Amino acid sequence: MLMGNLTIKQLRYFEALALHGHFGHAANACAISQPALSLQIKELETQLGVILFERGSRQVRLTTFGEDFANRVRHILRSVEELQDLARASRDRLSGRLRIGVIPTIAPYLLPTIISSLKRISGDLDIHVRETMTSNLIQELTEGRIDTAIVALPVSEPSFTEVGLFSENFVLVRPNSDAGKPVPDGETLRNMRLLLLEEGHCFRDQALSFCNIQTASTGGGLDGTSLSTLVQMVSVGIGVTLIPDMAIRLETGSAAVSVARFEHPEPSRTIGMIWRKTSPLVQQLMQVAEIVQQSAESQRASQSKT
Amino acid sequence: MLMGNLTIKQLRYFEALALHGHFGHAANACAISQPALSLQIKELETQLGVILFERGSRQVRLTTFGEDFANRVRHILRSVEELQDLARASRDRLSGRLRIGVIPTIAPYLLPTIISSLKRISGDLDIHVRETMTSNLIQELTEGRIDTAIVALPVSEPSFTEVGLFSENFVLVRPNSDAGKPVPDGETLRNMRLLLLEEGHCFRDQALSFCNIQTASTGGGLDGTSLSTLVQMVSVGIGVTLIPDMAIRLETGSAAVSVARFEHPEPSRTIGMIWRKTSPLVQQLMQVAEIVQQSAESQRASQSKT
DNA sequence: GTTGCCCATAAGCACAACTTATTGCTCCGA
DNA sequence: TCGGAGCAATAAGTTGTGCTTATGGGCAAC
Repeated sequence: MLMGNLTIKQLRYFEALALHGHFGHAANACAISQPALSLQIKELETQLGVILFERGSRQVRLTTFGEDFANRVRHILRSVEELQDLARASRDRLSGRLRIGVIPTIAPYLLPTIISSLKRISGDLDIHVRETMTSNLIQELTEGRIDTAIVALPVSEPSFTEVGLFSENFVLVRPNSDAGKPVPDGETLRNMRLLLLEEGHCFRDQALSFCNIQTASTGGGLDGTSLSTLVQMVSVGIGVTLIPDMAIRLETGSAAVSVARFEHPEPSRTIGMIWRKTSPLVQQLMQVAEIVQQSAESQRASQSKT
Repeated sequence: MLMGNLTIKQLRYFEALALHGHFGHAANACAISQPALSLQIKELETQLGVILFERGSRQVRLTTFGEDFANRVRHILRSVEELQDLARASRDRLSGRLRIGVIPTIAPYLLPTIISSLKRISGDLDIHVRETMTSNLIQELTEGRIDTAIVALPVSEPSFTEVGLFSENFVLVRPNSDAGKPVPDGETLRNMRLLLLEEGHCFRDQALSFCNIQTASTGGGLDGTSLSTLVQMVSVGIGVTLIPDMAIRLETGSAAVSVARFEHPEPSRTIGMIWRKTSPLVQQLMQVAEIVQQSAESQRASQSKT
């Protein structure tokens, strides 16, 4: 009994026969033997319960229904080919949708460069950016809502792959009135009014760590929502703050503040990319990581020149 | 090595897995075992060279490309189902396109009834009519440009099936001035001015046959292109003519002519339907033949009453 | 009648696709 | 830290589909 379902192969054979109007020629075009094609066509007709071809003594012609059928079949076969083309196109190149998560203390300074680099390399890359704190990024990464994230390492999630991109130092931002004063070290900072980001920002913890402070009580409830805010607060004399290297140009360019580098050991953090170990985008993500690395490097270079 | 092509089955499995996000459940939905589904999905991915699913430890999720892919696959599968629906719909009923050829001495009198009958029985029957002489119809039928033809039998083409529908008598049409005169027989007609259709019309030959005339020289180059024309010529006294039963009402209703039936044996011809022996529409055509027969019968009945 | 063309059928073979059984990995609870 | 459960991948074995070549049979042409 027939239990076989409709096959793409059958549709291909059908199309060939409809085109050639000759079993032998069509079979040849399909690179199979004539009986094989005969059987498949017959099977197709049996399954449909409809005669598709009129077998004349001298020629094979589509029935009225067969013509209708042929049009639809053509359409379907073209769709299937598109499917394969699509796969081939997306297989090698970096393309399609890429959802990147970035922490707020990186995003404004690095993203423009990264995005333009990626766009330059692959025009049809559809980049989505999610800017939020590390814990959220981890959650969203786990849930598959983003493909990768740029965060401060280590994240130490066993299900994630981490690759380091670069490390960046922290610099002291203090009022212009303090310019020229000796640069305090971490211990000394504890006694100054240190302005920090809100709870949850990794950069807050990194700064606290530098000062050897565990708990959160510092600026007296004056936690800022962004580095930009912190710098503005410094500029009006409320206190001092730390910002990463990369933020210097953008955040202190137009503010009445003074920037000072710390003595050795300079505080720093490592920025890296993370993704699910199970992600099939590994190859693409490695490419992206490299591009991000280069972007950061070139940005650092151009910044140190100014 | 992979030589297998893309399969509809694979697409079905893919869709199921995309829906369930779980190999076991999807396999169950497809009524196959889990390893079978695993293999097919893997094969699909291999053939495409693209990873469609991200196999996490706790869930199976579509990749970005996979989502794109899924949309297209859904569309294709729906098209395939449409294909099958279409076949099922057209399989049993009388539907689709039907190309009927009819000779000119039948068409005007029978077609309106036939078409309305067919339409009444099957609303989505797409009827095309070709009206021309028998030789053309035979040619077009052979070439597959029409599906069937209504002609005078016999046609005696070995590649055609013939079915008789009905037989119709010929009547004499003469000027009103001749009304009441004795009705001539075939032999007598030879000496009258008999108006006939052009060369090629079977009805011309049938009329000539009745008069036992072989050659074409009759009306002196006054051959008409239609029965209607002939009757008009009769009405102005040019001569006499023959028309089939069925044409009486339409052609002589408003003309100044007299209609007379012949003595036994009445001249007549058999009208029937023909189609290629190889035609897969046999069943439908048999239906059509029956409908035509009934139409002609009912028309004859209503006519004899008037 | 004979030949050639062409599609259908038959018989045989190979591989694809499915089965059950088992392994390996991850996560979870004790 | 160690079993146990869940789930997908792999292994091994079997069935069946789809192909092959060879043959049959109808139809047209010479």
